[in-house]
Amino acid sequence: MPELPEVETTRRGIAPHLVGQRVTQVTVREARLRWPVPRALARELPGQTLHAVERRGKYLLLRADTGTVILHLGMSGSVRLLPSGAPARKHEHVDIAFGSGQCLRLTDPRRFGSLHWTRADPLTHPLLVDLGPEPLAADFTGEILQARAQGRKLSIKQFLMDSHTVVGVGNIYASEALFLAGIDPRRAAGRIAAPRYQHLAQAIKTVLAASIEQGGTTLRDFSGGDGKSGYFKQHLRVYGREGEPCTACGRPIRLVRQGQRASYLCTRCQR
DNA sequence: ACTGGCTCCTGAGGGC
DNA sequence: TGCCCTCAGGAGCCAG
Repeated sequence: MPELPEVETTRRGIAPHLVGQRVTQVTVREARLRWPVPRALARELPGQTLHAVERRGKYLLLRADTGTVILHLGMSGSVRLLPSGAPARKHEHVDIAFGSGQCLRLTDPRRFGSLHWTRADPLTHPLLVDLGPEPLAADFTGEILQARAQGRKLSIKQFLMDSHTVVGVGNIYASEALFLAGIDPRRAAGRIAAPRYQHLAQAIKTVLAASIEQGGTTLRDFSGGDGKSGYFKQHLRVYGREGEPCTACGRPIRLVRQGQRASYLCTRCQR
């Protein structure tokens, strides 16, 4: 399930193959993603050159001459490069073919992903305009987090997973970062002191950077642009480890439900 | 303004 | 062996 590290790994994998390439054709075999794939994509993109492959949160931005393709992988989506015209299998919904003879193919069994085409600045797109800061940027700090948490009563875990708080911290990394910071995921966001927010911001950077370094986490469906899997999974300290010993103190890791989501924690190390 | 719950979808995994 | 049920998950949307 792509979280920020998986999306960034994908971006790095595909960018060298796409930048400077001219799009020859867009094939939409299944337009029913989270939102319908706009017809304008197949109509307007062919003939244009891609100038950059960027990322904002978990959205990939393919910048072309007159507009930008915005791509979200949802939770089961992936893209990979393969020869144009390669037979399409199940769930391989969209191809963007290039003059190089390669095509970028979107696969998404659960169709939670989406594809958009905008002629405006993509950062002003309704889905992107209200996103929180990039966690790996220098301006993402404990102070920023704490300021946004003022008076908030929801749990710190759910607060972190809100993309308006900070982008790219999904279920896995929220649990991992809170473990590293020693904070109980059930604690109210507005009831955490400044020094602990400093620690938490640093933990988020640490866990995301480490995961990118490892090429993403890969639990089930994800593979990078080159089709290889990530290796961060073996470094997870709490996520998916219910009943197994805490790596710090040995107490069994607990699973709790927050919202409809699983959270994992060590009740001795996290307060 | 916040908050929690619902929703989309398919495949995996468990129980029988 | 095979069926049926439950669950997982990003994040927009809506009701309270």
